[in-house]
Amino acid sequence: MPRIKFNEIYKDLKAKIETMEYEYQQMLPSENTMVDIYHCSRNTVRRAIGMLADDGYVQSLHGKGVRVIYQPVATNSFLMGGIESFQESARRNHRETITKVVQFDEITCDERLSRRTGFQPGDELYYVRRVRYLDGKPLILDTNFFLKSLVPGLTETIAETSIYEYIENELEMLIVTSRRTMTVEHVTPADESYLELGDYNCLAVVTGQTFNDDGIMFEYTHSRHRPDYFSFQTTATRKKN
Amino acid sequence: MPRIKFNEIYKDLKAKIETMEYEYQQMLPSENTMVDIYHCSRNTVRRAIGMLADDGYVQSLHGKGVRVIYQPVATNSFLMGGIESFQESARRNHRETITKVVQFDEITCDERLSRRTGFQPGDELYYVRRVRYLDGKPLILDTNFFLKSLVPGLTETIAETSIYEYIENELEMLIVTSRRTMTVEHVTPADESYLELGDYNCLAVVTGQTFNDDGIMFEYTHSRHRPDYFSFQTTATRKKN
DNA sequence: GCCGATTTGTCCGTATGTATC
DNA sequence: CGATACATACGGACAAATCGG
Repeated sequence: MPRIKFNEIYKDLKAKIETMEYEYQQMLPSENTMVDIYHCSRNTVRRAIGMLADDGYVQSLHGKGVRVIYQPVATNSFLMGGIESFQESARRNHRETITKVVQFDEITCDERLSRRTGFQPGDELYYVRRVRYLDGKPLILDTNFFLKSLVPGLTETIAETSIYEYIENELEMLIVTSRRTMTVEHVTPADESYLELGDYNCLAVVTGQTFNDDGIMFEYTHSRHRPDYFSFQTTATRKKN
Repeated sequence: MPRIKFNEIYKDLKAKIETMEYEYQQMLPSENTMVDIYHCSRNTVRRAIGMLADDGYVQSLHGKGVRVIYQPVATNSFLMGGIESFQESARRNHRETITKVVQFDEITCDERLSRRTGFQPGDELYYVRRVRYLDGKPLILDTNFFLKSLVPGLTETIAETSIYEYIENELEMLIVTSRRTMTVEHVTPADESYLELGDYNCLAVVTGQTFNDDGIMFEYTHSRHRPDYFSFQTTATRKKN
């Protein structure tokens, strides 16, 4: 039996919007109509619509209907946003990636690192630095801290392929929530040596915490991106006061 | 009668988390307990919890409970993120702002501008360029396009105070959805002349579309931020496949 | 390992309010 | 004014995960 109906409806509507079956500025069928179409309750339809609204795909207009506000974006640079990993983004764009591990250590969290990352002092961590290449170009200098107790058995070899795959497939731990901060910083000598920055003297820095399905923070990330291949997307919705 | 209960519960829980009444990593009371506390149905409690999860404040653990994952962030730079305006952010941080209008024109959207902004060719627009000062320092070079038909009577004087206030208070139009893209770009001569960039040769650029409560895009924004006072925050949650 | 209690996840049907047309 | 559409809220049912005995 198709449990998780709301997700099926969500995916169906999303696909229909992306393929322009429902066009920009057009109204979706009414909620009651969708109840008939998808053979479900109105609550379930509304849940799917709510998810689309969170994605910035539609907007509900009280008493009128639900309007499509999605427009495909034209971008030639590498897209970030959401909780996707580097590998996933690359695969979605059909691009080739290489990862080179430039440092792999085991460290203990101290006071200073604790304030920066949110780990507790005394936590045992893996410290990994990697350069990410897309189509042969070095684009990202990635620094990761992993909680050793939750990501046991991490090796340099794994770090060279995909740590997230290892975590989700081998350890069967789900990555759920991710908090990210974006800033622009001056280039450091390390950036210079690993990335081909041309005449840029700054780069985009994304830092963030990642939580697993137990609500435990198991990763802190610090990514330094070459400006010309960086783009970060979000959509926000106004909250009722 | 207190309609919109879910929002009251949401605000109450959020406040209790921010004041550490519910601490980091602690479990919230169970949903059924909250049903008693707030005298409402379980659905209503769940809705409030869902909003907190979207904010990255809590995480639900199937069969276990709801865990607080919120940690206060320490930042001395100017925070962006969500749908807040420059003025609102500044006020929240108790800072003084000045806005100088450097250009104010009425234009018609052409093909090229249409592709960039998402407005339709032929749309009548206001074109506004402003420099934003925080505590006397020029931080942001803001370029806005407003759909004249939806923001009638916009003047240079209004642009100097707060356009958003004008839109929401005078025109009684609500701002609902906002799509933003963050990139890093090379400095232009215009940036040099308006902002005090020191030795930065790049800056943070945020572009975005804003929709009103009718689902009509009425604004396109292009903001160029001095790197040292820029920080953009988001939180993402993994979708079920 | 099993069982029952607890807790969250999904889904339904219904009632009522409010905005639009 | 009535019909339609979305918004809020309730209560109930069952599934699935967890935990303690």
